[in-house]
Amino acid sequence: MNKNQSLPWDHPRFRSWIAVARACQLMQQSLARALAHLDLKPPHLDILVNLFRFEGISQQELARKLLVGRSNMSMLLPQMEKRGLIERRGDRQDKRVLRLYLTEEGRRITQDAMTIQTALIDRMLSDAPIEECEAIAVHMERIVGLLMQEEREPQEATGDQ
Amino acid sequence: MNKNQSLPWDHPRFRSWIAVARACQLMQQSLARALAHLDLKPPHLDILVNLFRFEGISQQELARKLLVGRSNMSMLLPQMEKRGLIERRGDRQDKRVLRLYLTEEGRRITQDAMTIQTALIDRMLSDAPIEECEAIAVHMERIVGLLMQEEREPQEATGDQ
DNA sequence: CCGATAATGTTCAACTATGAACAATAAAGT
DNA sequence: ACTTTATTGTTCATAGTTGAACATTATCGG
Repeated sequence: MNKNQSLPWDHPRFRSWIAVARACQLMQQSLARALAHLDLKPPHLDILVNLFRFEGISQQELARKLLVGRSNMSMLLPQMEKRGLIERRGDRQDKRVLRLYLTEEGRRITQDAMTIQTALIDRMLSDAPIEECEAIAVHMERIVGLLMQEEREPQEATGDQ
Repeated sequence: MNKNQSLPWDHPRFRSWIAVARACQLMQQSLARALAHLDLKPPHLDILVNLFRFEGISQQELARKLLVGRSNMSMLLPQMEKRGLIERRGDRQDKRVLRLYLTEEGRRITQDAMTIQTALIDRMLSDAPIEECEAIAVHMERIVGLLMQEEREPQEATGDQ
């Protein structure tokens, strides 16, 4: 059970993932600073980007895409609506759902923010060849797929005794 | 300033990074579930792993390694000490610092938890060849280096007007 | 030696995110 | 038609994280 001798840091995949996690954490912090002058935080940007891409989505669908609880959306979205970045219109087919749209102001700010985010990412990955980036993307998307599938099925296959 | 036509999702590095961020988020959640039966959460594990590796470190050094504020350590560490996982002894050369050590119990739990974490990482990266993992690690560690350096120097080079 | 500056750890108020409980609506089963 | 079950969004209590202010101790400059 405990392979006492082989410490994790000698394990290439472990080291690799720790580096990934640390890079993510720092990118988040750096993005937060870069976005501060727009009075946006990373969660807001995530919302805006998804609305930019998938206009008319519902709050629930948005929460699923962002991997957060829907109560989170219920907190953030009304405040972004008051700020004039987004608009929430009730679906008339299904009176439960609220469909989300960017305002013109929201679209402008989103583009500014995406420019900043893209510049940051670009700068950080500048020495990674495109094909290597794509390879990384493939691995990560596979992980996302696996974990989202496991989330639905309660069977854990790890060392869970 | 706004290259309006090229949307970010056509940008390979952007797509790549989004995938990395999502994978990280899901890994965190999955790790939290896998660790639940030890009554540990990812932040606790991060602390334990670092103490396992760097015994006798101070709270401040630990906070730096974990990329969190030291107030965070001041919240978590006393509670872990009460639980008997760690021990805090004052440095007698410098009466300000508290040096951190694992107890025997803490060491055992840490090993159990690391086994779980390693298994999860391994399973997720199972189809990534070792050399590819190492390549990823190199990129990510470079990013960490760049961002930690920028954190110290207030000069931002991005689209920050 | 002494005053200024810096570093460590703690406390506290503010903010964020979460899951459970709930009301309203829809869909399914009978 | 009607009861049951599921889904959407909201509210609320809880927990986690942060930065600022603070006390204590070190370090540096004179």
